[in-house]
Amino acid sequence: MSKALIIEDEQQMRRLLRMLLESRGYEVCEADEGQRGLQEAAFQRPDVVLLDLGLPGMGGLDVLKRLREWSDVPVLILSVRDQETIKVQALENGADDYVTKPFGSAELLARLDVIQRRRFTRQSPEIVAGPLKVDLLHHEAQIGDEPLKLTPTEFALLKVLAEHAGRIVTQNQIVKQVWPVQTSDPSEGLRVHINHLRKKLGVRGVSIVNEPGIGYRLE
Amino acid sequence: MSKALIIEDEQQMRRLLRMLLESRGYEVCEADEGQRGLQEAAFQRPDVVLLDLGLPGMGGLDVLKRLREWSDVPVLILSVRDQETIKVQALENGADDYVTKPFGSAELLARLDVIQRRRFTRQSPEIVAGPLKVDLLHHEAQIGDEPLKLTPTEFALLKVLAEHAGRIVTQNQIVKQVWPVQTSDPSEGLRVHINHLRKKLGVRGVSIVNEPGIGYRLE
DNA sequence: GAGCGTTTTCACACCTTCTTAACGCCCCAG
DNA sequence: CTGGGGCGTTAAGAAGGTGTGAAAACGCTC
Repeated sequence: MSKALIIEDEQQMRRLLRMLLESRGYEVCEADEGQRGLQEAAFQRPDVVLLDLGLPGMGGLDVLKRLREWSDVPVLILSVRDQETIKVQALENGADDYVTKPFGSAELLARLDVIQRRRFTRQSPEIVAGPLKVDLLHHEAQIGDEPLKLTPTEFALLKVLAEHAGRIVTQNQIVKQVWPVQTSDPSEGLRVHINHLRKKLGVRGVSIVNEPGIGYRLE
Repeated sequence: MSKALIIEDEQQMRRLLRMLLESRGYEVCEADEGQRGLQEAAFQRPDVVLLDLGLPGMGGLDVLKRLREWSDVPVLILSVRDQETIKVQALENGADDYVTKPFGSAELLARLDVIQRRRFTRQSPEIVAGPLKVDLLHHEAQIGDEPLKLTPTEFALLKVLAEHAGRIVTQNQIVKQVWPVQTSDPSEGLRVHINHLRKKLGVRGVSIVNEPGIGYRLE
């Protein structure tokens, strides 16, 4: 049973949405105003949020921003405005999809399905290589059951190596993925971070071996 | 949930593509210029890239080449030009498929399906000669299932020989490909590296034979 | 602005790889 | 028979890549 939160000021629209959602098996809660919507989101912990952009008081975009500060719940935007700029702004601020009023019920439900499905498959994208686990979503890595405390760069580095575990990864490949914006001297700092990473990995079944003149390999 | 990256300068085309892809359940990110596209590819790690050949600044073909230096993500080329030469160039440089604008949405999605499906069974560009495999992207070589530990020069040498497996390769040809910047005495060091390579190949069904006065041949 | 963690830079020791040179072998021509 | 050219092999110095510690620069929070 999934729970949905509707943040929408027009009562008629709320009723319509509630009917639609409940017919689809959702548990529904509502809020008619932005501030209240945020409170409900915190209390009820919905699995999906339907958010009207044209809210009185705090605008829908602001609600979205505030919500995204602490939650990654899927958000479906509702709006009468078909303006590209606002749509883009909402998506850039973490909205998952966008429906323009008036909309067909079939379309709404289809889009809900999509972002719900996305949520489950996105749940914990992680890379496993032997005793090593790298959780991309939460930026956590662990060997066996012991968590590793890594800096962002170290994490990105480990991620690249773990993605191709057991195979050689060229220095070029590593640098381009860890430092996408070109920096001064690529291979200079790489050695240092490899060094740090090796120390943190220790001797727990995972090691980074160098292939001289080519790159590195995670075993 | 797959992620797609669109590298395309025309905004209208980007919008069209985004709609198409999102309706198909893709998560979409965009770039309107080549350099930025490469950065996005590194940041976002898309599962498929749609690349316009007619980009301003860095041409689409250059983007493809740069991308292929470190990534083997499937790439679908978009272009208005229906010229056979460019099409061939793109495919030779690692593009997976090619769509000519204007195209039907059904065609695009069908081709996307194909290269996505291919992605799982797909392997990186490699040269196979009997029991010998030379993986160019990962700089790995193996005989049967046993990996070979080669130095960069040895790898380059083996690559040249394997490319023309069974045929004679002139000493001149070898030297020019292994040492692009001309060094002092070509055939001097070549003998040494051939020697090293022979030792590492051992007696496992692959051998380098000399054609006196001409060059070498891989059997 | 101070303090802290992170990233980058730098210097130097160490190791692998490359180059060069030397030598012996085989084959073939003189 | 003999000398030379091409080749295989080995060894050693040269060149370049790598590991590591420390210091400086950077970015963020308080």
